[in-house]
Amino acid sequence: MDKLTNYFKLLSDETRLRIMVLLFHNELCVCQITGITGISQPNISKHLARLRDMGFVKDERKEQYTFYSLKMEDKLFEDILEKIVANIEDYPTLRLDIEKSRAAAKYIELTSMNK
Amino acid sequence: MDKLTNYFKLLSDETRLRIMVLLFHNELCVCQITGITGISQPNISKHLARLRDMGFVKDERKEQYTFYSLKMEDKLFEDILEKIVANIEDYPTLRLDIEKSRAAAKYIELTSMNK
DNA sequence: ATCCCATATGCCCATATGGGTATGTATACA
DNA sequence: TGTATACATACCCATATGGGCATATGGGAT
Repeated sequence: MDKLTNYFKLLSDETRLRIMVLLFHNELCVCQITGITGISQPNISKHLARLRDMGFVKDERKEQYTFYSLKMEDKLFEDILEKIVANIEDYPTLRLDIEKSRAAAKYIELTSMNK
Repeated sequence: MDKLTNYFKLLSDETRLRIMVLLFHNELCVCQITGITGISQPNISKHLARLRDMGFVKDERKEQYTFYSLKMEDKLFEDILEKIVANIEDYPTLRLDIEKSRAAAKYIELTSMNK
């Protein structure tokens, strides 16, 4: 049951929920998530570390960036994220995040990389 | 989005998750929940109050008992609870709670009422 | 070697959280 | 009227949580 409550706990924080929904669509590096969400880099890093320690995301270094992606090992939570995304119109913040992430390659230029 | 994170927050605590799964099956009074779960009455009451304030359960007085039941207004969370229940075998604590609740009428005698 | 960039981590603080014990309130019943 | 039962609430405490700022680390380029 711990796994269950841990999963809900991680989704119960707005910052982490935004990260999870973003990663549900694409793998992203820290600076992209930072740029998209407007949340501070240390904060994003700390949440990602926590998610990694709980086994919900994995990281992979590519050149100078560390990309994070979901480790969806549990059908229940895949379903939950799918349903949230299916009703994304109900959650403007999430919808905006997704829109921005679609232009992630461009966004990375606009924010962290070429400042 | 607050509604979403609040819902996950309430499911992220083992005590509340147990209460919610129990109420998903039956309405129950405080002393039944206390008896089934073995959790202290003030603790159960406090969690129920919180759930009520968040709009996730409602209470109804019947004779000397206050019965609580789910207010499932959101399909997403109904689905989540359904899936948890469908895989109840994975969560021994929850399964035991449910088994006990099936004998709730009897249980109420055995525990709080006739002590 | 040095600088820059991306990321991680440590420290601090305010607040939230969960649980325990004790007690208050309301209602039924003798 | 007094007692027992069901439930709620107040107070206390230890711990967890989230975020900010400053700083460390590590790779790439110069």
